[in-house]
Amino acid sequence: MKVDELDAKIVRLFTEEQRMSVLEASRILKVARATVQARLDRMIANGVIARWAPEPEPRAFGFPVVAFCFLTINQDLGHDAVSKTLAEIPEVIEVHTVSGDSDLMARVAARSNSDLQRVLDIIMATKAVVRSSSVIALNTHFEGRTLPLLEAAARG
Amino acid sequence: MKVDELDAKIVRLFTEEQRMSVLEASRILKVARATVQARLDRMIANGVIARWAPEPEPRAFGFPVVAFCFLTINQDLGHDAVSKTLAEIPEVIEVHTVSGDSDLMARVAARSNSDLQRVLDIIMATKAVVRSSSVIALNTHFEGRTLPLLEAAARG
DNA sequence: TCGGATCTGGGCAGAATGCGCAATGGATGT
DNA sequence: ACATCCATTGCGCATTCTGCCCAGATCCGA
Repeated sequence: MKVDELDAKIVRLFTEEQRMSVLEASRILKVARATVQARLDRMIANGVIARWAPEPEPRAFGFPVVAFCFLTINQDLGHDAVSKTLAEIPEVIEVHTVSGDSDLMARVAARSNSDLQRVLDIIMATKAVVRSSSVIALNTHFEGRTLPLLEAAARG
Repeated sequence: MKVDELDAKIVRLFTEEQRMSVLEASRILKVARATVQARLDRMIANGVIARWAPEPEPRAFGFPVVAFCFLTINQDLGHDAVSKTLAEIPEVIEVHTVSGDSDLMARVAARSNSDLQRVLDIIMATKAVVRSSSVIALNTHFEGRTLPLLEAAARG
């Protein structure tokens, strides 16, 4: 979908002030309330705004460790079947099929480094994965920073 | 912070129905409105709810390609300085310091595979990075699935 | 130049919010 | 047993926002 600068400004407003109302946004941007409504509806309908929900942060409730695990899967099962199996483990936050030496990459949260071992054991115990190799995130500089990209897309 | 099952149910409600109001949530959960308010305020104050904002999805506005880039940084600069430099590139969505052979891992969005090359060139041109190696996400099975983990934390 | 899409400003009923309050209940420490 | 603290409850009230409708103005692409 094509987005323009007004779209980006709307998203920025609602991102920076979570208590922003549509009416208040329309006042700030000096457009009609119906316009803000319509833009939001359109962006949600087209998936430009994928979700708009409270985001639990594992670091804040006992899971300070994040690791990226590269998995080689059991070839008897497909990627989809394996990802479905992994989806049953709550510590698995994210799964992609990737290019390169491995088949899948998973983002995993854990209570500690030794707890990460426990989660990896659970993953291996499913028999869906035959090999894994992990990289631990020692420090997260930033995440989910999609707003600048939206603004870049809006400019041209 | 400690979360209980009511906290998790509240987050789940607001995640599944974006038009959920605090009043409606209190009716569904059969608790007082003030309780839902207080729980939300507490979770936001403690960072359990890290953000509550419209999430732009790069795939929906012209950036269907996602790659994870492992970067070796110029040792004259620190990790923080390099991540700040990377933060000026809108296509860089996420940056972590990681264990293993590389120094940083970055999530990068791009318009196409050849556009990814352009972004990588921009990254290298900063002179903050001396080597990079990328893994392309061919298929994203799921992302940002933190709710099951919150519920697990609430149970135990 | 025409037609469709978008933006505008307005109104209106219903709903939700922000705020304050006193009473209740449960857990804890002495 | 008792006092204390804190979360929860139910209530009311003024203010604000939403959802929905409309007619007219305006913009943009075919």
